[in-house]
Amino acid sequence: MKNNMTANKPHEHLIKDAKKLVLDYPKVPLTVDCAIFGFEENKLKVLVIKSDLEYYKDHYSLLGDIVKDNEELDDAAYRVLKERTGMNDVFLDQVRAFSHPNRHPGGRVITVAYCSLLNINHHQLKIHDNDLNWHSVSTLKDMAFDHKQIVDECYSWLQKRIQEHPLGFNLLPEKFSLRELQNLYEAILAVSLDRRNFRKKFASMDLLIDTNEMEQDVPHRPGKLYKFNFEKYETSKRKWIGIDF
Amino acid sequence: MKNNMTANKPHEHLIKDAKKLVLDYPKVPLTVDCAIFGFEENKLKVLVIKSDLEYYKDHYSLLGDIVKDNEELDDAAYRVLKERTGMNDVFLDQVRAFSHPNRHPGGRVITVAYCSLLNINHHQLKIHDNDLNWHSVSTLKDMAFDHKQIVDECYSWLQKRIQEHPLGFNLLPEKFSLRELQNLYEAILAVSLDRRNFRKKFASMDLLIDTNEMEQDVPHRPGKLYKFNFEKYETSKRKWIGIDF
DNA sequence: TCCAACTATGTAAAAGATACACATTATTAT
DNA sequence: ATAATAATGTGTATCTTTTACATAGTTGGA
Repeated sequence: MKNNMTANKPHEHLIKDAKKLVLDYPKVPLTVDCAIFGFEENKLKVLVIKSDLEYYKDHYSLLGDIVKDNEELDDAAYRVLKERTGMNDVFLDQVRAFSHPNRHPGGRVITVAYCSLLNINHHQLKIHDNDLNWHSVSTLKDMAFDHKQIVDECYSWLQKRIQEHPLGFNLLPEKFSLRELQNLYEAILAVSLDRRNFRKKFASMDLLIDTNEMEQDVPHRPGKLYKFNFEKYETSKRKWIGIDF
Repeated sequence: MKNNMTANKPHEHLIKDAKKLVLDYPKVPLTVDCAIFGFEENKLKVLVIKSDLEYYKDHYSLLGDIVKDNEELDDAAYRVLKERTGMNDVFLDQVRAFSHPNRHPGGRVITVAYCSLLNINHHQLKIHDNDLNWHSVSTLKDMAFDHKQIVDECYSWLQKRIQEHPLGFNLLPEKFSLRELQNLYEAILAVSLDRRNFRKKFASMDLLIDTNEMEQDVPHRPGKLYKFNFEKYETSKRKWIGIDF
């Protein structure tokens, strides 16, 4: 213990010096903004809300908030997601920071953008304050701040990411048909795919579990329902190529 | 003009409101840290410097600096690069922000990591203050702050990135042999590649220009020297797969 | 002139991507 | 009940890409 005492002295001293140094650093206001994507009616949508700034009256913005003292960026983003959608275990990833000095009319504010995906039907929006709603990605425009740019970059990020990682399943019900899966990929990637080759591709990955159930209440021949085999995926990360995971 | 006057009134008012709002935001010290990679002796290296914090005496850190008032993050990173290496037109890309509350002994400091690549021989280090030097990536350890983690993530980022974009040519002389190019890929990806297939791959991309020159002063049969066809690459962005660009 | 060390190239087999057609099963309208 | 509609489900031939592998040629130096 005596050792500790003598050893602590310089240590505390050094911390004090470090603190003094940091005190002189310029400081900036920091926020997180979440581009939360959902999928409905075969369209990719993003969760937007009317800006609470009078300056951007009637413009939509992303869900965001300030980063609290000593709060991790990831935690701040999860907090926003939780507060606004009530969801719990959802994918969320940092895309990048946006720092243009004039991106906020109130002065310098740096924001870190996050991207998330969730199943619209699993998360009914309870609160519709400020016109919180799912907006089709393809028809978005005139957003507050630089949020249009953020959405665009998050969307590009998503397009690339979904080809290399099994993110899409977060947007679908637990059990889904191959048609639903294909619609999702076609919507997000904005391409049309050959049905047979698409099925073959997923069959060869061998990551879908046949639930032995069929679609219900469809006005045509029902398809089989599958689940994604997350366990198998986790234990066998391979290198991806294209839609390859 | 009269219109402008009446129209400006509310506008200024709104800006004032926005400013007032931002004034209440918590503020954090913000830095950039650059993982600057180079290639020498067939090894991937990263530029490190002894930490100027007594707390981290004898630990290496990345080159970094505070972000100035109203400075863009990208600009801050370029400034660091410029100040430390004197380079001008170099690749530089944001990787991600690191925000753990205890990552800096002096208290909360958030940093945004950037990744850059440069040709060691093109940029002789003039200043060797604080033991600025190129350190082999594979033997790095015990860095200051969370810089080891940052280097690791930047390195992973680089491994992925270099397979999809022609970054590697920044690390080589303008004219290089296929062997040098292959060594580079092998070093960064930490794999060994079949020489014939590697050549075939690049031949099929048709992005290398044969300079009709040969290697000089090599103790064996000299190879042809090539240049990368940046122009052609720029005008024909295709989608990549693996080392495919 | 022989050796060491590398360059340069071709080909066959395997794997993966693409293009395309037909039979089947359910619902709905007549 | 029957037919029309709108999907599902599957197979095959072709093309492209990847992989594995072996031999001949050029240079400098001993």
